[in-house]
Amino acid sequence: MALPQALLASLLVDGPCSGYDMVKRFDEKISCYWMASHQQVYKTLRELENTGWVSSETITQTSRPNKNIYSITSLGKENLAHWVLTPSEPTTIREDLMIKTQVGFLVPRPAILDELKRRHQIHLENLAVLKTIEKEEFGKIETLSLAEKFDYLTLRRGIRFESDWVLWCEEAIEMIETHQEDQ
Amino acid sequence: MALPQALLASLLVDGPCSGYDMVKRFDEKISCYWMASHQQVYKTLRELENTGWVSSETITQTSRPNKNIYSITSLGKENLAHWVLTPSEPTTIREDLMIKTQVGFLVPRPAILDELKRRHQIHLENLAVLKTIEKEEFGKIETLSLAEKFDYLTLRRGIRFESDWVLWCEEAIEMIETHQEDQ
DNA sequence: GATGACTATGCAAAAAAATGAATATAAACT
DNA sequence: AGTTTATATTCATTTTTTTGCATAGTCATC
Repeated sequence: MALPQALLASLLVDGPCSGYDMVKRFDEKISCYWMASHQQVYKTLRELENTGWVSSETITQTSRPNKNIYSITSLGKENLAHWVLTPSEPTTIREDLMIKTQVGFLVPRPAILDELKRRHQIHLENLAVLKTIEKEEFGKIETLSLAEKFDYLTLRRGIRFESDWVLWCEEAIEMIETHQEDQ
Repeated sequence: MALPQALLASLLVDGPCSGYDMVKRFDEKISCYWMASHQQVYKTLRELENTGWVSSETITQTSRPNKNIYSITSLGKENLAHWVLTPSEPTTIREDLMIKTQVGFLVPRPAILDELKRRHQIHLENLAVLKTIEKEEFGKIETLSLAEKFDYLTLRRGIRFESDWVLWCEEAIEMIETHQEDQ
């Protein structure tokens, strides 16, 4: 698994941060291609520090709990660059909704249609958030640096992913709604 | 996780089968929305039998190892129908390639382009397989029964997923290849 | 003045998944 | 004659992920 590399990549691209900030980065940006709970994030940051791929500095705070700011080290950067050169297989997909669709005939049509419509709505909302980021942060694509283009491409993956879900939901709803029994 | 339900769904839609057959079903058909190793499949089938959601019959063979044919029970079918009615959240995505894309600037451009082209090829091949199934097994959509339409929709999800990957790879390759430094 | 949301991190147990190995026979290639 | 491919299943270990719990202060809302 590549959670350590996901953390290293974020520290490199978006700069040093605390575990708490990293969790927020995952929620806001990284989640469109990698998901992790706060327990995983904190634990992995500590492990990365033990291996010397990140370093940390404790910020003493009075009105808030102290925080540890993590930074990628040159060793961590080397390791990340090396890892990038290894080939990746496509991710394993595990999608509950498809199993439900597979046996959708077991339940009344309105029930499965409601679920499809709910998912349609979720993906529409996710898409809207990503498109806002696209507009605000990546206005003129031609003017982006190479590093920014790589960053943009990960956002594009998220946008495509959510768009694709929206379109599939629409196709599914249409097909199930218009089905005439006994033809 | 929904592996037990994935197995129940397959036994219901495609009929009773052995663990070995189930693994093949996963490879050929189910993998476009759920992936499982043969160890997981065999283990889960045994557990499902213990809970009474599937039953098994041992077929004694001489020229081959004996096999256990599993069938969904009425209890299993009831449970599956009940589970279909619970809401599903979108799956968690964990895509190595996106992390690599995020920090693609760390390695020479040809290296990351090769990886993107390799992935492009993989998804083109996956797509071709799914499109063949679509043509051969779901010719005239209007004539399908409701159950067949649900089945078809899961295939459509796979086709969309792979198509989307192909298109993203093309967008990424184009963007990285045409990038001019220092503009 | 209570309730909930935000900042900030951690532990522990359970569940799920991945990894690696093992058995045994037969047919089909090379 | 030897290797690979296919049939058919199981066990054990490790890694990864999820779930639940815990602490503790501040700020804003009701």
